[in-house]
Amino acid sequence: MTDTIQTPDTPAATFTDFGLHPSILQAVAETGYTTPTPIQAEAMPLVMDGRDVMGAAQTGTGKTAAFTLPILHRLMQYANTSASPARHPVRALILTPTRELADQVSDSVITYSKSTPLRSTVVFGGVDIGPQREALRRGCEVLIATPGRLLDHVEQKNVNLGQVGILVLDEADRMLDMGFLPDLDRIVRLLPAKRQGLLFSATFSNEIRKLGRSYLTNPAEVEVAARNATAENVTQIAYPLAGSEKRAAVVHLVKSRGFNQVIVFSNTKIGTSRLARELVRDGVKAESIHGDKSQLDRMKALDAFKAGELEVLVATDVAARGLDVAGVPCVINYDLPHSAEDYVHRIGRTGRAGKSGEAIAFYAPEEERYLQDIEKLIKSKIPRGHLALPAVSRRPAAPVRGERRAYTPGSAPTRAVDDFFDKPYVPSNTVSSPATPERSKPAAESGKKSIGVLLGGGR
DNA sequence: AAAAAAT
Repeated sequence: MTDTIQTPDTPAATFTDFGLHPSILQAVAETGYTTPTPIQAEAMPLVMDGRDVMGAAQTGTGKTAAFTLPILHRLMQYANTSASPARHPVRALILTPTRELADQVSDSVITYSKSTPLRSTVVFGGVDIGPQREALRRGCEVLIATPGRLLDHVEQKNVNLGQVGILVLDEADRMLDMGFLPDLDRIVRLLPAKRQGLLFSATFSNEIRKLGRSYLTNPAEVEVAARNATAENVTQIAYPLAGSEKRAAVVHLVKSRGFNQVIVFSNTKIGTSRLARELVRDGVKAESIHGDKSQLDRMKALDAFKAGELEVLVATDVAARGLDVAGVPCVINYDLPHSAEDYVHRIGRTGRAGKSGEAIAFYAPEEERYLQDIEKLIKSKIPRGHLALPAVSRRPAAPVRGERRAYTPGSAPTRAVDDFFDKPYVPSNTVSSPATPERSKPAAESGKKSIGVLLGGGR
């Protein structure tokens, strides 16, 4: 980590150059940020001019501030300090795909609007609707929401969207993935036709362009060099590991590398819960976050992680996009995501704000194909490594109380595992010279042999 | 393939 920042040959603008309203500029100054990121430098003047914008940018590129700051600036034209809700109609509506993201955008809006009379409210599902209803009835200029709960409020007539002059669709590609299109259509029909529209997405797919055509008017396109999300400050590596070794590998990495805050991505909600539970039993401070947990538990886990009370946050892809936790030094893909784009989003949780980060992937030999898909997308090779695990931690976990252990035939570890590590086959009941299985041969070597997966690829 | 989101 160096103190010097590599500057491109563009002149280093500062936030004072944008002509932001003084109250907003003051809040920016208090955050300590002075130099806008590329997406901010490009998008902010356009938004301040009232243009519609399609932006391609990962979160962590400063995207949230890139739309929040100019929106607040524009709203200051209407600002008043009256207590009447009628005097605080919703002027800007920001939609996000997940609840956590809505909460996070809300935090940002609160931060940047604190020296202004502008009010903001955030609404999303999974929590008591009452306080949200009260807040909406008190009035707010900026509303951040997930689509479902917003429509709920609309039906209950808690909010009127008839004066929304600015609409933001954040992580629009994700919203489409999640089937929000019908909800979005319903919401947009409630808005005035004359409005400013901003749409942010990781990529400009055909579907996104179509969405842009139907919701935006003559949008300017802002594409921040996709940074491949594999920013130079994120080191990537992939370790071939058998499923039975992955948990020990997490423990080993956390303990030996001294990572204080690691996000571990698993592909399933059940696997996520179980892994967190087992890690705790292994002496790792861990919690899980996924969509089957109550919103309260999700928020608790995230808050504990942000507060540094957890070493590991085990997560499904609910946390893959947009979540901004400062200073996460390492992301582990416990399972490889089956979509290469998800990989990019997941590892984007580390190496943020110019800090360095590590992205570690575990993979089984038959998953080599996914790794290659990812490499194709990010246009670079992910080095394969070999992780030497301390022999002792390879023992299977003792059963967690009240939980049935998966059935494992007592005397026969699966042959595939042993093949993979190029070891002689040793039934586990005869095992164990105490001076245990030093794996002399890098696992990656044997991984190379699985040519079958190469042939099997391609759709 | 699985995840997320109103109840």
